[in-house]
Amino acid sequence: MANPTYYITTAIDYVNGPPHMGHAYEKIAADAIARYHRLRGADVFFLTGSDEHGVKIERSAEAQGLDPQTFTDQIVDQFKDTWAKLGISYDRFIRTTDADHKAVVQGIFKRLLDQGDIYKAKYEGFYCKGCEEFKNERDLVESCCAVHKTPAEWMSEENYVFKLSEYRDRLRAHIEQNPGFIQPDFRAKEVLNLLETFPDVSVSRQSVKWGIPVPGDESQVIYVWIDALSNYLTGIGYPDAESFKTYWPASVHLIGKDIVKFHAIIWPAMLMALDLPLPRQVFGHGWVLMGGQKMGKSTGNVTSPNALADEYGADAIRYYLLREIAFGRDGEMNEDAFENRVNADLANNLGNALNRTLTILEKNFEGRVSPRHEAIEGDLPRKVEEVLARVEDRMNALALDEALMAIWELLDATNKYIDSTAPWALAKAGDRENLGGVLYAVLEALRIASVLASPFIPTLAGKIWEQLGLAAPLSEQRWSDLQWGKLPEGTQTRKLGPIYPRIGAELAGAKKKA
RNA sequence: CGCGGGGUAGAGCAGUCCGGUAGCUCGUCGGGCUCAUAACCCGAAGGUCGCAGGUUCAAAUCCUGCCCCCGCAACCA
Repeated sequence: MANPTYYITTAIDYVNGPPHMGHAYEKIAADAIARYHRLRGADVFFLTGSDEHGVKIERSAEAQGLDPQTFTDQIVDQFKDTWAKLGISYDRFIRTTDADHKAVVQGIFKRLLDQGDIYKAKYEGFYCKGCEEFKNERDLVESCCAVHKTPAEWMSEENYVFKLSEYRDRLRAHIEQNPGFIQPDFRAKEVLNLLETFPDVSVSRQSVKWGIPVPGDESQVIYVWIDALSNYLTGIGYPDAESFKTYWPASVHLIGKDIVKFHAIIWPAMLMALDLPLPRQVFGHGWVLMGGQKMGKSTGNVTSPNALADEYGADAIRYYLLREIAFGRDGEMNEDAFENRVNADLANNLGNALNRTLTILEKNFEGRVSPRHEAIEGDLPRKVEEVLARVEDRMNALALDEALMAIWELLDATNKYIDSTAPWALAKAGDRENLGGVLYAVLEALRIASVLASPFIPTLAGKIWEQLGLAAPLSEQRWSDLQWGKLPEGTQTRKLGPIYPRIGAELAGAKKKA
């Protein structure tokens, strides 16, 4: 029996500038989810990438005297560097300029056109010659373009239009019958409202050159809907590759709340037109707000995820964002909260628990794990079971913050256990059997906690793993390895010092200035 | 009445669907321990749950009205 598959996608980022915290947040969340499902033993495919066409990139490139492809190549490199630094374990980085994607997009366009799902119609609106694009009325200031201060003209052009209205009834029924389809659930209400008046959408542009040409009509390029959304199909080999059959439909499209409506309305309608099953879930996460406050100590450049990772490490950022922000809602990122959270949870509760235990083990048993001694384990094993169940439940709901809370409850319980059994007193009393048993229990709890936490903080989990001295690689751990008592006695631990130093701890030494 | 989210201790949030001692994290204060990264453990202070009505034996929780903040409204994670 094959492993279950899990196909997760992020939005593809519009690469007209370097990656920011918002981009990073989404990738980090998707990565944690992907890693969790690998831990569960699923066959996971994790897709991310870049959206590269359209006038804005055309213009940004021109401003730098570059052709669009060279320009996006450069930006894409920055994204990839940042993802590497943050430990984003994607299986493919798709670019809308990739050759296979262009072929897929044109194929889809042609099929919808041939089927009559795409028709030609006049597109009318206010047009700014400076911007070379149509404007919404709200973008106009006294009927002038806000950017160019010149009057916008009423213009019309012939466009290809997707007959979305054709699928409205089926889509409404699908949303109503599948409560999990749009998450968080309160967003479904908004989508259902929007759906009633959602118009057919224009899927081509005459005024834009940087894009995939409409097949059979070189005067127009294919607009973002078909160009960008279909990346989810190209990414796994649509239409013919075996991998497409394996992974489609997607388990979840993880996207920002602003584009939920496109993923919950236009995209499913397109899939219906293509006679493909719909993704199981569209999850719209919230924003990372900076509240006007810059993260950095001096300049604002530390707000870049790249610089932050350099200063504090990828795991601190990953942990903060995933733990502090209720997944699905907006959240705040500021320096004080960041330091507090990271120090309290990563340095103190997690790192210190390991450190203090290895010290005692080293002093009394040369760092070698003693035999398990059930009589003194108290309710730690039961706590582990409870936490495992909670993590599973919370991860199924994509409540990443709550899954982390559950894991940290295990660490709290572990610290309390150390305190109540007072191993330092057992050592003094020469009670080696109980001392060894206590240390076994603590290290076993930490082994399990580190595996559970590894999807969220892979680097730190790896450091714990290394110090525990376990032979089997962390990356090969599976859910079934999380049973209490699997820590082999006699394991030789390696005390290598704190896995995460407190932020600001060396402030007195002025080392922190850099 | 465009749609939606939010207004709960100093800060950030949970609880609101399925009314019944208002909970968590950080911070503050006091104590303990000494294995540990000024860490860990125990305890305390601190809230008229946006405002005003209503239903009820009982409302943060249900109903009505109002106020404030924030998103969205054809491409901004």
